[in-house]
Amino acid sequence: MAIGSNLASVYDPAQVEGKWYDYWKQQNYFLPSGDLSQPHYSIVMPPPNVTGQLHLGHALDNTLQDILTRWRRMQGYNTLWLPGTDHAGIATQARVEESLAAEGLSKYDLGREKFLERIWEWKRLYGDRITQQLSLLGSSCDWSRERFTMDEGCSRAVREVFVRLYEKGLIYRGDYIINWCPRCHTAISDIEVEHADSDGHLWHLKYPIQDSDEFLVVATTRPETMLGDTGVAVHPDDERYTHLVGKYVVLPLVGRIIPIFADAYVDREFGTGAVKVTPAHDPNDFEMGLRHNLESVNVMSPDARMNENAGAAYAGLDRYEARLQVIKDLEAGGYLLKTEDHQHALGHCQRCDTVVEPMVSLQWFVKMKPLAEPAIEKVVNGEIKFIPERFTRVYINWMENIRDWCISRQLWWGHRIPVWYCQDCGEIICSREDPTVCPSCASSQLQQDEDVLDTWFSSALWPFSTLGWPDDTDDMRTFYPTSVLVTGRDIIFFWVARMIFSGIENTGQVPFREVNIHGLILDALGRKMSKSLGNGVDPLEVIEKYGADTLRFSMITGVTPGNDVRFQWDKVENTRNFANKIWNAARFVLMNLEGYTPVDAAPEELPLADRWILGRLQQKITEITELLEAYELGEAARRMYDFIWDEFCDWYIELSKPRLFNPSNSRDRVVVQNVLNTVLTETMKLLHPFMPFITEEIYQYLPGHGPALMVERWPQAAPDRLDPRSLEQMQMVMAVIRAIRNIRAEFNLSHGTAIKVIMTAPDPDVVGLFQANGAYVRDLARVGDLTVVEKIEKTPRQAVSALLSFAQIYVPLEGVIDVGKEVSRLEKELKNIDQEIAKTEAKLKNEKFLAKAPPEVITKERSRADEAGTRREGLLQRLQIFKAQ
RNA sequence: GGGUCGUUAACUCAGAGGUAGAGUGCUUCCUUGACGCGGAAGAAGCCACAAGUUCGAAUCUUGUACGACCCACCA
Repeated sequence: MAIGSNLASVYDPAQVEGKWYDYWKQQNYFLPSGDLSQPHYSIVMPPPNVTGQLHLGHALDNTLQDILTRWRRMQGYNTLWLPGTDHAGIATQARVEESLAAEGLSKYDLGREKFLERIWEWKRLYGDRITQQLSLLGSSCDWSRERFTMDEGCSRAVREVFVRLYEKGLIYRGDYIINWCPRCHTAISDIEVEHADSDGHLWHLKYPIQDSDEFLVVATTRPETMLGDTGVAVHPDDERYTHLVGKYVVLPLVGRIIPIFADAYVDREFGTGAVKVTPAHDPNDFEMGLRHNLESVNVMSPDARMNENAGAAYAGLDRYEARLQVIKDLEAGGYLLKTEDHQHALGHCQRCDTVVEPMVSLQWFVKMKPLAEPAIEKVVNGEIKFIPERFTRVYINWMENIRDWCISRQLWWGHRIPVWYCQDCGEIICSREDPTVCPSCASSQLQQDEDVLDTWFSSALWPFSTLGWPDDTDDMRTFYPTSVLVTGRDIIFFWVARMIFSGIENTGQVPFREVNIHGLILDALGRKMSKSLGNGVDPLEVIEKYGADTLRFSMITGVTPGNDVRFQWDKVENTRNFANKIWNAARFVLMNLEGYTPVDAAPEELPLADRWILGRLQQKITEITELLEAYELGEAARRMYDFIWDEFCDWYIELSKPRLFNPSNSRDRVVVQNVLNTVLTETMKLLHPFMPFITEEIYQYLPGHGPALMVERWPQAAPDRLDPRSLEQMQMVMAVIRAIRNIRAEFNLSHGTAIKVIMTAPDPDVVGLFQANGAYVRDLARVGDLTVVEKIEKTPRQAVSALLSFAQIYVPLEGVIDVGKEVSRLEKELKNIDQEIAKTEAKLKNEKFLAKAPPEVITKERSRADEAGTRREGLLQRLQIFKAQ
């Protein structure tokens, strides 16, 4: 029995995928080859958060990496794709706090140590789940090197980097204005704040001038902060206010005497041109406060309630309650001049969407300017390349305007800041090892800083911390700098930028050569997928229903690099159909391989169709390889789709059938088997990075297969297998077949009727071609009697015709033909061709065109005109015949 | 206020200085020995608008409109 006949006619991924993943893993195929004579190819996986499960964005990101990894591995590179997960400080802690809350507990009930144990349990559970999901996707990453941002090695790297930067003076601690999330109870960095426009008001407040009846009117969107005002600013050139500069106002409700000063920051056009200044609760005011030595009065507590500094009347009120109360009191005191509607941007916590409160607070910072400079340079000089290139500017713009990075977080889950304070002498100790005694006073009363580091501080070290840095490991020497970083454009600032400066600063080298940025996965309506909209799609659901190959392929096909992708079930279904098509093509080949023996036929000995499909295969090998090199994965996938479905299945397999079922000689049957097998095998290789499972499954049925497709060599184009002439000739054959099929359809000639066709072609070579390959036309167009000649004395009257540029085709239809219908058909075509002739003639008469256009374009235009002329003549002749009747 | 991307067939999207492409949908036909998750044939587009560059523009340039996103301290 033939190999393929016991295979199901519908492909079932569920039966296949898990099996091969386990096999690959067990065979250690995901590990680097270790062949140091070959160039290395390495990618570190953007570590998913251990907060929950993978979404479609991860699926896309990892599919792209897996395609690149599998492709390079097949090319023979010493390939490493290193997986891992991220502890995701705020996010994970919040999730665990939620689960505690469900039990009626808070983290304080447990205490720091117990709480951390709880998170570690969570990490184990969800970390494993993520590993599982990545496996289901088919990710060929090296699990033996899997890392976690808080494992021992990564933690050591974090500590090393912190101490180094501290010692270099690039990390400092101080009271500065930061963004405070009143819900998460921690400082967050500037980029963790998301701005959203909101409708608010602009309140105009009268501040009385000290020892005067005059008022100064200020405008504010946040009246409650006036309780912390320590000055009023006006523009130095604002003549309305020059006489007031240097004087004082009496702060309403509070009674504090605060100075009026001039600062160029003030915009004269906005509001009243006078700004109330609250250094403790506004970043600009903070800056002005520094410039003018203003006092800083923090009027809020960590949960954004007013504190005692706000005065007894307000202490304990929530910031919004306080706002209402302040307005009420100001109005009562006659200080509220007017209220205007006003739209402005409000900062929200990226994690919990709470409105962020700018606050002065004692925190740790990284000094960014010295780190940013080389990080910009390496990108400008091309040592790191962004793909698509447009993201280079996004990166550089951000880096050029970067501000110091607030890295301390008031959380428990994360890397504890390696700084100790001596309780006796106040010495600050920053150390690689936990200190036991104070180096200056020998006291053992040392207390470690309570805070942990921003999660991104450890993520920033990922490309080298995972390879064993700070030790000089084999992996560091072999795989660093990594080849490419693949990630979404949403974390260019959070992560990519920080890896770049961290890599350069700590290893002296860039962390990766290329950055491949992809877009986001949107829902079918083009919206971002989000929890609040409930429009997310679980990749596992897609895998269960359609298989990982289908998910992978549908996400990347026909997608432009860097652009967003809409997720559509329609497209998934179509891709599932494609998988089924591949499956059945393979089934067909396998079912007909009986008696197969490998033959090495010389190209010139092969029939036209064989030379054609082998030539097309060579072209695909070149194209796909080039497209992969350019990160044009979507286009590469599309070309594979077209080649397999249109050319291999719809043409070559159809042409192979008679040769398999009714071979003219036994040699030809073996030849066609060989070609089918070759094309199928090579196609499976080319497709393997995109659809690893189905291709492996098919490969394992192929005669003479090796241990696994995933360790096969990537196809190399063989120029001697590319016969350009066969491509042209096949084009003609296909055109004739299509023309006859067209006639069949138009005249409702049922499939059963074998028709008679007369074909004339002025070129004897064309006649020869069709005489030699008439079988193609007979088989695919169901022609019973095919005559091919240079010329016939009298064209048949009772016949439908098709006029091609190189031939005329007549289908005699005695008695069946509807003359009126045929005449109108011909006339319609005549009209089209007249239009075409007019267009080409106009071009050819244009002297500028003849003078300036490249010769090949002119030649093409000429032959087009000639062909059109020939066709027109034929049409006229036909019309004449019918009209003479 | 800056910036990026998009605007191509009914829908979702590719493409690209030299006669407009795919998938889905639509129309007609086909139980042809891989596949109806299939095959054959078809209908369907002034490639957003305007100016410019060019022998030639859907493609390049500059504007405009609309949409999406990113950045930004106008209180």
